[in-house]
Amino acid sequence: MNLITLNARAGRISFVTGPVLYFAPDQELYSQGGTADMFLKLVAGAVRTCRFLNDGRRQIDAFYLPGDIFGFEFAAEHSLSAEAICDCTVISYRWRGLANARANQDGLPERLFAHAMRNLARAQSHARLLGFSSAAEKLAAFLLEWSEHSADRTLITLLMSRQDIADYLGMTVETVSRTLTQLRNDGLIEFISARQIKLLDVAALTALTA
Amino acid sequence: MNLITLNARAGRISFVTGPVLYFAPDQELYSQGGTADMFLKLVAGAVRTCRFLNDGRRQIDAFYLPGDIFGFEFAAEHSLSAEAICDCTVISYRWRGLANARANQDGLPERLFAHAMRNLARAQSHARLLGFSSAAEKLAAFLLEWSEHSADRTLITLLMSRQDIADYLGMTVETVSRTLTQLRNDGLIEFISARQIKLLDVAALTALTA
DNA sequence: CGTCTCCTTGATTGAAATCAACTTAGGTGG
DNA sequence: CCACCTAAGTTGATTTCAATCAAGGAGACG
Repeated sequence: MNLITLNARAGRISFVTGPVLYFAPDQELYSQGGTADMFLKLVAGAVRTCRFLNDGRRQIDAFYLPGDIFGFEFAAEHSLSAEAICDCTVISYRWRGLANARANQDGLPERLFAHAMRNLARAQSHARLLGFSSAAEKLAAFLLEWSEHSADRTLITLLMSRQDIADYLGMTVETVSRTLTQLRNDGLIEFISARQIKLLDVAALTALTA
Repeated sequence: MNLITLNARAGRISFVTGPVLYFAPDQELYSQGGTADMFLKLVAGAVRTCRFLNDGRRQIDAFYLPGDIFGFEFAAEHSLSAEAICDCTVISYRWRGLANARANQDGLPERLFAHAMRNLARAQSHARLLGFSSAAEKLAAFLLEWSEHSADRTLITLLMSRQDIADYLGMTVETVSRTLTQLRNDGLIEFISARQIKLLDVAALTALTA
């Protein structure tokens, strides 16, 4: 039984690559421990990958945006769960190991390799962020990371909740909220709304991230 | 000017793969920002990769043991420095991009891909560890991670200093020391010497890592 | 208009950082 | 071989920052 198909709200076979799937907010795309025989490419929406600790805590490993590939594993099982942050459209790819992927000469292996290297850099960057000692440093790094994905580098739209941010940064919602308020009071950022943040002093934010 | 050659204590051309290089403890194999036109495979010894923050703090990204490949980057520059923990022997490989690597059919691309995936898993595991809230959880996870590399899974030899451990776990030396003492007092571990630790209660340690 | 969820703020507690001293182990040279 | 010296590790006292416990707003949606 295929978890991806199981959880899909609607699915059809794409004539090129694989079934296109749709997910509603907070719906699980695949789960930690599930068979990793497929990987996904996000077409529209936003996705978070996370793990759940046995005491109920949640860690968010990464956020994905359109164009990103995720759920690709060497192991037989997914090491993380993937959840839709908002309405999502994804393309699924069947996966039977590297040898198989190399057999067809459509350039997929190169893209997968590039994907692996990009995700490696991403994971290292995340580890760097988590290694920061103070909440302000972590949040500054997080905001700058997300400004990279915005058309206007100084006006960012957070697609995720404060809880998601907290679980990504390894801290509590309260500290996220307090620290953002702090950064606002210090004149480094400005709230357009709770999820729309204007970066007023990128240099100062960058300085915080050492 | 090649950083690797520059820093090598002694070097000769290996008839198969590339120059073999030797490094003394704390010697730099390559540095953050240096040209990433080579990557290395550790033959003997132990290596740490790290970054330095502008206020002098150090973060350790990973430890490498014989057989491991490191310093392989998609970017033009090394994002981390590599330093020898003890006397090291490494084999260097020239690197001019993926296309070039694929051209020769010696199976290197597959190994590099596997390497990328393995390092990705490693980095995710590190992020998971750094996401833990308490010092005891982090240290338990660290000890278990290292027990994987020991012949006897319950007797581990730490090749690195307490400071190295602290910088890997994102905490201070004092807290590392105190927490290890705590784990010893709780009967989870036993000190043979400062760097030789016997795991007495693997189940309890595992429970700590959720 | 009310309700629910998300976000923010406040008061207090607790764990790790910091500052500081002491101990141990390893290495060197007399 | 021993004594010293240094680096590494441990332990103690205090401070600081984030977690926790608790409550108060604000926006979204029916």
